[in-house]
Amino acid sequence: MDGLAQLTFVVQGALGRVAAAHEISVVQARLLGILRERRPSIKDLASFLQLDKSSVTGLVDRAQDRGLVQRTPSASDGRSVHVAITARGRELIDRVAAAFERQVADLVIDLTPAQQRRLSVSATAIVAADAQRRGIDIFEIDPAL
Amino acid sequence: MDGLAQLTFVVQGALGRVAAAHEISVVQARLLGILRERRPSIKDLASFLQLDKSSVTGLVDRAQDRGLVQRTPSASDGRSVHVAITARGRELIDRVAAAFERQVADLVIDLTPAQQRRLSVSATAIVAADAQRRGIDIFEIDPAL
DNA sequence: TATTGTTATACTCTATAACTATA
DNA sequence: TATAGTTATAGAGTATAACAATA
Repeated sequence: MDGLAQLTFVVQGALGRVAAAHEISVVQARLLGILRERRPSIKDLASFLQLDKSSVTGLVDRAQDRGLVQRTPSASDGRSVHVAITARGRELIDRVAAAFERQVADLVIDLTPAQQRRLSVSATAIVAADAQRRGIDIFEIDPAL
Repeated sequence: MDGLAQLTFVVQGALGRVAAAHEISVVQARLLGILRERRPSIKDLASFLQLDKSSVTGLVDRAQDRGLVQRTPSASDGRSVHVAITARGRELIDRVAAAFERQVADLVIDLTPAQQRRLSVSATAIVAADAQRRGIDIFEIDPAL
């Protein structure tokens, strides 16, 4: 199963090149990807990304400085903020995601369609099982959204 | 194929936790993994890791400071050095690799043995095709080794 | 002249600890 | 008291540009 580790470096490399071509980091791209459909708190993000909350503060700071995300105070908890993607952030992540799709297609081009399908299914199953195991139920969309 | 990106985050997360438990970073672990069977130059490493040579200098510096690797001058080229793993480095990467194996086994535990096998085969095929495409023929073992 | 490696510098990402404000 | 978030600080990782030594 060492091939799996190597594969993650290859895919992360592809992700890194795509992100760099759009002048963002892989982590920033991941953040924007999460925010496409959610408006999580800093704490939610820390749990989802498995990072310390102070790391998330910095991550969101830099994205906010570039106009990619916005903080809005929580209506129900005065201590909390919700992080939302901006129109500009959404436009950027859409372009990055499309470019990444093309890169991944190139990466798996030598596999048969059936192999590609099985790979996708297995990948999704592993991710879902892992999320369940660590209790990171892909958090709910904010009802206020 | 977005599942593939998610999968890389999950696997990299597992790698990160294993590495952290042994007090090294994922990149340092990757470096040591490469050096298990090779004695590359800084340039070779930069090409293999797809990093700038100055980044590799720093990477090797930190590993050397911890006694995990050693630089030795090249016999054939006065400008070049070869990076070799030390006994201590080898002992460390052996433990990390074993722990990582166990983590990956846990990750794929819900897949059938056949699915696991196909995943491994596909992963290896993608890695090999990518390496060939970018001309990174997993460089030769140093004849002087 | 070109290549190999290092150094200087700057930025991102990350964690720990201490802090503020709110619950 | 406990929790959400920020700030201060430190260290790893990365790149660019300039440099020294060798080819």
